[in-house]
Amino acid sequence: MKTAIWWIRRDLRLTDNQALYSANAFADSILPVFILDPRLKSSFEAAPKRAAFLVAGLRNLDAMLKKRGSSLVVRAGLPEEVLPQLMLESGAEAIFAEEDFTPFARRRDAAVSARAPLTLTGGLTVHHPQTILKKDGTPYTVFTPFSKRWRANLPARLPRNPAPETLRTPTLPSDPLPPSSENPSADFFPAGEAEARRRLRAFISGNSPPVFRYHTDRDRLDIAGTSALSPYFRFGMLSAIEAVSAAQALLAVAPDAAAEKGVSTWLNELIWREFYHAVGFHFPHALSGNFRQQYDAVQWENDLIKFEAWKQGQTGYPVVDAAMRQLKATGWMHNRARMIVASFLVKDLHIDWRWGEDWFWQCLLDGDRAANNGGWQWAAGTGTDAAPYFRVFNPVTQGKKFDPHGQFVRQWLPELAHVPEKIIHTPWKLSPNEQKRAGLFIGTDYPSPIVDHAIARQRTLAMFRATR
DNA sequence: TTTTGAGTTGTTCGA
DNA sequence: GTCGAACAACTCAAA
Repeated sequence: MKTAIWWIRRDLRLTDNQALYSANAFADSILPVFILDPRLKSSFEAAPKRAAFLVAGLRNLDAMLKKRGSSLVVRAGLPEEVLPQLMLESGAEAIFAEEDFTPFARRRDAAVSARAPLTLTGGLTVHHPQTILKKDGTPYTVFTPFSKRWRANLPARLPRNPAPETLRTPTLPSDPLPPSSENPSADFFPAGEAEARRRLRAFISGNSPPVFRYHTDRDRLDIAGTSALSPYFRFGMLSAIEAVSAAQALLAVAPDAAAEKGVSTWLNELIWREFYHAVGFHFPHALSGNFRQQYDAVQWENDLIKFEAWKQGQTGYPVVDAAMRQLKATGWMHNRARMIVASFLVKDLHIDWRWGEDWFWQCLLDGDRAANNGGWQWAAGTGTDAAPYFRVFNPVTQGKKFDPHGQFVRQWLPELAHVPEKIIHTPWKLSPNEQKRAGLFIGTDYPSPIVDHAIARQRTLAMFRATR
């Protein structure tokens, strides 16, 4: 009887899992392994919500495995030591894992490969970064041509791998998972493949699914217009192939041009995810600094008091504060809100985008090196395919446009509950009488704006201009 | 090699 | 109130 190890990293699913599928094709018996790598301990501690989400996902995966006659084996240690040891214990002849593209993951996997027969499979993305290249063989740095090539390379039908119905697993001792203490995000994002699929269905199924309105609704902070699937993609509780296959199928049946536009826009977002993975793969230096090095010369102000106000949602700009409090409470933030708060940190507070990247890294359930970095560099104007530096979001205009009734603001800023709709995005304009009626005092119950947007914007233009 | 067209998501100002 | 230009050139990708 042949045994193979399925080394689980960020592919916590049974469906469309190429590593599991390959292991199952190779062997009669599968050992599903998760390794608690001590080098990730500090990252684990810095991001407790994401860590709890991962642990909950592993428990969920273990339960699914048990239904199929298997179970998860957890071991603490360095993978290049743990895996050879497990091969000895189980008699496994091969290791299969889903390829990950971060510099850390690549170093780790190379170290394992040097000591054990590791086979890496696809699955993190639909297209491997090496397969989406320009005609001259070099990687893309602009999204639109990347997306065209990506779509052109998409087969009419992507290969799917169903979840195995039964598994056989040798019995081996397992270390405990870290205790999942309190997990306040569980209310918002229950972990696991079944929940991910339920959400995908809710987003794409029925006569008039949200995805058909995605093109317009996705920007609205007060409407559940996005799929909110990012934490599930982060840990592979849902495969990119399943989502893209769903988008392909919907494109074929979309009832009108608007619905088709909605689906296509959603597909584009999935391609953005792959774009940033590819950028991180081909340009790893960008993960730790400005992709465009001329911006190394920008003189950030890095005011600690302003940074703290931003983190805590106390800037005095309601849409910024609501989004930052949502992030802190739930570990997730709407995409439009991410752009607004990122623009605000960089172009209103003049704080280095890496500080913002780090805070997002600590808070986000979907925190991913490549995507987080790509998003921040886009907003800061320093990245591969960045917004021009003179594109500065106005937090009031953005609020009025994408939270027109102030519902999103009121949901996360209870102190503004009774502020009239017309003035909800500019509470500093409340007269003393209006403040009394709304039951709050600006400067006491809710801060005055910590910066003047018009002045801060002028300063940003000057700061960036100075680097040229 | 040179040329050409294009590039996620915006805001402000002045006519 | 509406509309177009300016912001600022620069780089990328492909023909």
